Amino acid sequence: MAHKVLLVEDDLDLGHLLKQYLEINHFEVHRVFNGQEARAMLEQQLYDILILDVMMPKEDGFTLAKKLTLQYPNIPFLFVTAKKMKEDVLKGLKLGADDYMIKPFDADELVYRIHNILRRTQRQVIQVPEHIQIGIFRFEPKNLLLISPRAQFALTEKESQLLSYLYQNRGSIIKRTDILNHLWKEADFFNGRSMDVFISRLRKHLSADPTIEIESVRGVGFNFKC
Amino acid sequence: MAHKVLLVEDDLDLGHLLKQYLEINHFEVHRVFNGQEARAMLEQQLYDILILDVMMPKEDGFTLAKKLTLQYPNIPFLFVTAKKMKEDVLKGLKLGADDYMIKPFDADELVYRIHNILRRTQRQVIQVPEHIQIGIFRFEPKNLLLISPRAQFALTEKESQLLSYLYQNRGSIIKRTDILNHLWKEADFFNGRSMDVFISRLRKHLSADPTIEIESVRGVGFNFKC
DNA sequence: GTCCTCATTAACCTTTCGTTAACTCTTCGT
DNA sequence: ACGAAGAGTTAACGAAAGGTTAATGAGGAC
Repeated sequence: MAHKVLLVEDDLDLGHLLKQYLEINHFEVHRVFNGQEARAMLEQQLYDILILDVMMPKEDGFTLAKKLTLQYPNIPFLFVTAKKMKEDVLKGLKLGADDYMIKPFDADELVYRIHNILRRTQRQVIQVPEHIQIGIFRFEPKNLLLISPRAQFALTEKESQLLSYLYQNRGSIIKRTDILNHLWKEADFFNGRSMDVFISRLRKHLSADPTIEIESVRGVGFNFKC
Repeated sequence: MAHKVLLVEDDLDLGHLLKQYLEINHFEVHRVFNGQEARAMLEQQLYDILILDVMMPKEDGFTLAKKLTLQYPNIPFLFVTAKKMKEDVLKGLKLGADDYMIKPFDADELVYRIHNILRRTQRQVIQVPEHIQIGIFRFEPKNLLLISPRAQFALTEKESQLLSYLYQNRGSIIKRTDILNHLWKEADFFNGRSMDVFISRLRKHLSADPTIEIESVRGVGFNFKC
């Protein structure tokens, strides 16, 4: 289940952007515009983390955080600020902020920081498995799974490695020797034949989506079109 | 009692300065110069937090952190770097770094960040669950008990640790080497066989609930489905 | 000392999957 | 059009991984 984030941000654009980005990253985001609304939301349900803008018209983030932590001492929180002032950062940290982001900031960094805070805070990290969408399939390299709407295949490790490699180099010609050197460490005749068997197996797996093709380029290698 | 900090920093001046500053702020600081020394210290005693320089001659901080977190998954760590590169920061956070300081940095800020990390970490300690529901079983890690409606097994310490680890990582593939590094501290052949024996025993214990499965993934590890 | 407990090692068996083999189809140079 | 070589496909093989049970032995309790 997704982690719940309460985002307190008065800036319309940034707030919207943040919400969207966090949602892409599988967080459930509720967005409010000021401290009063934040309190109302917190009363209704539990959140996993609180993201606060420091600069807000009615009540600044610090004051709000101070009050909220009195009532909800265990909720992790993180400040976002436009000001690049040392005093502000220190003030936030002094209040016990779990972290601090200075605008303009990198959205990926924010996501990682949230994850790390939650990992420390909650016992169980429910990690969204890394996945790649290939046509109608969802490919989870770490779990060796190729999932289509109808069925689910368990790939072997080597099948998975090969599919990953093809995917990483999709859309252009991949040399046979490159695949062999990369996955077999030696590009001799027998390994080449072995690879052909794997290609054949992958093609069978992927045949459920006719838009996907592992096109072979005679004498050179393959072109993974997806 | 003072919190124990293990500082891994090869730079003589910065290392000395940091140590002094942290000691002024009532931390107990042990300072080492490379990964090997760090490992030796960690084996001897528990630390509350690890501070790592990213740039070190023999082994960089990232590689070291990756290895150490396998063996000591709960220790909070924080990177220090001179490089002001976004990639570095992201790399560190991806590894699960609790925080990141960019040189030159403010020493007060570092102290606050350490305090906040510790506050977060200790919060977690309180949350160690007394019992976990796994299918029809109630698992009490502390009491080494696995209780089903019909019977009650007394697990050994290691069985319990393994079950905890599997449970914490349930639902996706857990690498053999990760389990071994975590519970056996060494991933050699014999420990691997030993682990297989434990897996077998856990399977026998858990067989009363057919919805639970420790699926093995050849060449990779296990997937605990429950 | 003797008796337990429990992790490890050994021994034996089963299963898996990368490789090899065998046969076919396709491509391309002559 | 023919032959050779590359590639596709399927089946079979066998080494290595893993499952299971029993034996071993180290360490603690009494």
